[in-house]
Amino acid sequence: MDFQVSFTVNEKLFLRNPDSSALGKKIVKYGIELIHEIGFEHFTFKKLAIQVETTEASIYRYFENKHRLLLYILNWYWSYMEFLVDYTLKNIQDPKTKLEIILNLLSKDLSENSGILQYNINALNQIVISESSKAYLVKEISDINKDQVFKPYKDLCAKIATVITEYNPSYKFPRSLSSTLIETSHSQQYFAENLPRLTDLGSEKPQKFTLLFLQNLTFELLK
Amino acid sequence: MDFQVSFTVNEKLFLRNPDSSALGKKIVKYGIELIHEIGFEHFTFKKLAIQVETTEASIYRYFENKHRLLLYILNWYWSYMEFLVDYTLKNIQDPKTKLEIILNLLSKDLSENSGILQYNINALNQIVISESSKAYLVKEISDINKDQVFKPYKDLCAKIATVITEYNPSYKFPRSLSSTLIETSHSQQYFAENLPRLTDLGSEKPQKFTLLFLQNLTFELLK
DNA sequence: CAAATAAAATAGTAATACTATCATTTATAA
DNA sequence: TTATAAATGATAGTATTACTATTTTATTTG
Repeated sequence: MDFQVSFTVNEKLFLRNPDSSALGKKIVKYGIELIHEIGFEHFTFKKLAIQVETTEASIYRYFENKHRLLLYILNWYWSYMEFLVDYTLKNIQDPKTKLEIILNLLSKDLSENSGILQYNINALNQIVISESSKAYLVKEISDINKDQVFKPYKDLCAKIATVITEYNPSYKFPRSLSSTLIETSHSQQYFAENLPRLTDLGSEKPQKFTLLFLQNLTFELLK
Repeated sequence: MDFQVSFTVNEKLFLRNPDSSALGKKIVKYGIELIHEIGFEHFTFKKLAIQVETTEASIYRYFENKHRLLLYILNWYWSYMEFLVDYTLKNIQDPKTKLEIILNLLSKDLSENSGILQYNINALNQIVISESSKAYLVKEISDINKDQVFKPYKDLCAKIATVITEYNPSYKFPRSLSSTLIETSHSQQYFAENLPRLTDLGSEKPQKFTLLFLQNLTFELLK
């Protein structure tokens, strides 16, 4: 079975739909790789233009600025995650199993599915860990939020919250726990990799460690 | 009783010690206010120079770049937090009470103590919430970490971890929980304020809500 | 008061973050 | 098939950012 997944991304995120042309697709594809490689601060449209073998001006026809491109990438990722959650929870009844699957999705890398994706899923994963908070930790937050650009994140969060409530209907903070699990899966992976004294990393790999920590947290808290 | 607190900040963070001159102190003081006001991305040494009524070049004699200034400010804050933890836990024996006090410090604003401080503690608080992750989510992390610039954060984290272990010696992730509590206190306050659908905020204020969430999380998890 | 040091004033450079214009190529529809 | 529109490329230009360098003027300190 071979299939492609694609998602409709909020129109406010781009000036011209990057999914509608070969150039647009290359911009996003190489954008992911370049942000991953040099980090969002060092990333510029000029450097991206060189990778894509186009001009700065052409990229500006697709995206207003690099922050919008980051948001586009993250919207794509959040939509993909929500799809994955739906897909992997199909036919699963037991709420505990559901939560376990979700925690796995949050802390494992998704490269097993990379075959079906148009983007470098490993780079995308790393971007989500290292750069996603830069999408919302900006002074313009209330303006950009009006454009619904965080809807996929909120939807994902709400979906996980539903499972939390299914598992323990009396728990009072399903959405906050949901966003905390998502954020913590990023921060603990990052810390385990780069500032391990902020974690209890032993001999496990950062991802495995993060999973163990989140599993313990979730199931002790909700029991 | 009237006293001043000051901390020795890692020498690698500055070129010339800002605490050693009136100009240096103004740079940090107005730096905090300006970063708070316009956000770290829009903050430049040029704009700061105008506020301080000095020149860009003069600021560059104190700090290599704006990232170092942010690190300086955060180091100061983390040291101050560790001091506050020590100070408020003095003569307290009961580990549960200790943890409660710590959660309060993490989620309340510290303006009650503002009298004794040389900086605008409210602005500092907001910077910690909105900008602190930008200090470590950078490609240069392993290099800057060598300069020990995250030591105060790690020390604070270790101190809280000690109390966690005191409260529940069998808990396996005291440091990860500690860093998660710190990070989550920021993210939940920020979300409650700006992206409330990622939380379960009701009629409470963001700070109060965050405290309730963290209390529930901590004590349910560790019991 | 001299000498050292800090700060101000000024200038300059390369990179960043765009915007604008016009020519050329490519897709589309009549 | 051709006309026409739309997308892309090539090029240029501006304001701002992120610095570095130099020279002059204040301010400390010994």
